[in-house]
Amino acid sequence: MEKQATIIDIARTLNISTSTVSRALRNTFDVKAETREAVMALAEKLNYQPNRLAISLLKRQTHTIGVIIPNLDFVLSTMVKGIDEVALEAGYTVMVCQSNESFGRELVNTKRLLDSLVDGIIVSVSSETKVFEHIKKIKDRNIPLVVFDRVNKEIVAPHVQLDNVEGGVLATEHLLEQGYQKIAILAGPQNLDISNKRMEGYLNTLKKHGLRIKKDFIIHCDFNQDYAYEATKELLTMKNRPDAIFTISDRMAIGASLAIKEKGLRMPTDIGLVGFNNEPITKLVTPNISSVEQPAFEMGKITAKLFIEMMNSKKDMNNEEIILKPKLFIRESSLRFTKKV
Amino acid sequence: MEKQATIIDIARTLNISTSTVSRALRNTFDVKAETREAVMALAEKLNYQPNRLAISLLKRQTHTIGVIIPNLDFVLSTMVKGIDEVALEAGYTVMVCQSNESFGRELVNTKRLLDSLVDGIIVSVSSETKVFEHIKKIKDRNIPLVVFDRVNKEIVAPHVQLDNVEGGVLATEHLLEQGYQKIAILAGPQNLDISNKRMEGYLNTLKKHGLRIKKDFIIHCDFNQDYAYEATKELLTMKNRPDAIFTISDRMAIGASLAIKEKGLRMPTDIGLVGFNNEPITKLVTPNISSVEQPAFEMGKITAKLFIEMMNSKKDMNNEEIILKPKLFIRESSLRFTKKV
DNA sequence: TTGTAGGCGTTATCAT
DNA sequence: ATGATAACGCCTACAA
Repeated sequence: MEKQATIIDIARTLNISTSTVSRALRNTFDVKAETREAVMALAEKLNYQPNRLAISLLKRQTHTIGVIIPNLDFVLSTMVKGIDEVALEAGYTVMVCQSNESFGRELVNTKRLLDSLVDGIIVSVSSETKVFEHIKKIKDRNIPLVVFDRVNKEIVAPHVQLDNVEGGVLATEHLLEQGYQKIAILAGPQNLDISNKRMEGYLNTLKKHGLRIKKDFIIHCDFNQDYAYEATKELLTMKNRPDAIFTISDRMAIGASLAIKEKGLRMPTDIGLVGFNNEPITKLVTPNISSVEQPAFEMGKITAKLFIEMMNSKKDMNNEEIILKPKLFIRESSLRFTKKV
Repeated sequence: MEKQATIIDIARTLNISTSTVSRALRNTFDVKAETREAVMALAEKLNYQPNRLAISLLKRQTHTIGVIIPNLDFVLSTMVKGIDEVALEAGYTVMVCQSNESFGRELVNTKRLLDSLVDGIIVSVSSETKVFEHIKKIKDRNIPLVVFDRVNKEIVAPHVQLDNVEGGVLATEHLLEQGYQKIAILAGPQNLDISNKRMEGYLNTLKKHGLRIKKDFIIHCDFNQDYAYEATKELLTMKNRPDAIFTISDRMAIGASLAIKEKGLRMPTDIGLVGFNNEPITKLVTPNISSVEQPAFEMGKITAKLFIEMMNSKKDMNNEEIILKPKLFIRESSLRFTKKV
């Protein structure tokens, strides 16, 4: 309705100076009790709300954190929820920007957030992102930065991430244990650290067991159900087809699963399948899909905590690296034998 | 690194006044070409970025839109994507707050956004929200408001929503057409407009066909897979159990589907099922679940467009009401007979 | 305990 | 074509 009341209004009405009002409002010690009460009462009555812009301009901080993420899928929106929770509690407002897995959008978003004078930025890079000049710009402006989930070692900043290698190991060891010998992997985009790490776990495990690594069994494709579907169809037409597939996301696992069923193969008998993320959907499709879980909510919270610690301590934490452990959930798609204890 | 360059820095270096710099930067007509070039060059060199806080403080607008939503599920995150797209193009930044279906959180978020001096707010209420004082506060502050998706007629503001009655009709007509006679409904929370409207469509259709409405077949429960599962189990133990279930969300449909399968009943033979939202998961479970689609992305875009129109025109649009049409996708869970043309 | 004055970065108005 | 000044709303030395 009418313009918001300001400190000046209160001062004028009470015939005192704005500084006194300001002090009273903030409960400074050096203000007479009755003055303070009068100010408080009037402030209440006028529904006074401090103008954050004015304060931000003065203090040079907005109490806003920018978050850049590639999309709002199950895992990331869970992470955002975690970030939001901690940030809110610490008095920060979160500004979420989706890049839609587009490098261009990521640039725009970075610029937007920088323009908005956020106090800091938390980022998980898009699958298209191969260069990091825009991220450097954040550092150049001396704006606190934390990288999470989709990290990249070229980025000089504290990292919070999953032990993706371990995730790859868990999945692969499990498949081997179940007697699968020819394990293919649908890895994500090549430039993505999470792809490479998960694949590293896969490769390490094969090597450890003295198994030959077949180039044909390693397929890079987007985090996308359709691509995974096509890639799997391809895999299954090979003369010497894989007897198990590890996909580094559940959406890809779904695509793979569709292709497998279409081909008339049964899981886990004819072929094993393990996904990644442990999304709810893995429990709903038939057969259920085994999947490597990452503690997304926890990861969001930890990221925000680290971020806030960095804001407060002002110390260099660029070498900080928090690594969370994944956990394998075994379901029908890969369980041939009841697990030996 | 160092402090951001300001107009004052440029002015001092060039030995001209800040007003001239300001004008040059904004391409006003009344500045000498060479002055402007000098300013531009220096601005470029210093990587000058206007301080949005200062401008916002002066102009009393932040170019930020607050969006309050109950969660980030498939439908809502798609809508947010639509809002974001249009808003970005119009020069607005979007601040998304999730209430987690909690009324308390919704209050906090509203306050946060108001404090952040957003230029306007777009809201979809939580399932707990029964009173709308906080929404009125937005109006009292004279801040443009648009309500979308989960609307409520108590809120005086332009509405963008689905024709939820029609959605209920589509689902129910289809089930009847497939020969189901005893149709139950898992409706959502009672205070939610979308629940009531979808149920209204269901009721209207039954009446239209002269069918008796059984109270026992109308179940209100949260938008939640587990509740739906329990409710369905309950329904199926009735002596005269329903032969079809219409759930007003897909997550509920999933829950129902699990209960149905557990009971050893087959879809669509023994029992029919139709969900709502047309989430990807409906195509992935077995059997596929029929579902009523709402054009979520479109709805987000339209909401943002309406919002921006309102911002620009400054006219009263409180009676504006945009209603989008749903579309039924028929799948295995309810298709007994091939559809007659 | 309170007031004065200057400043945060920018724009708009009025002079020059 | 350019400059001086006030203003947006608040805070903080410093002075009283």
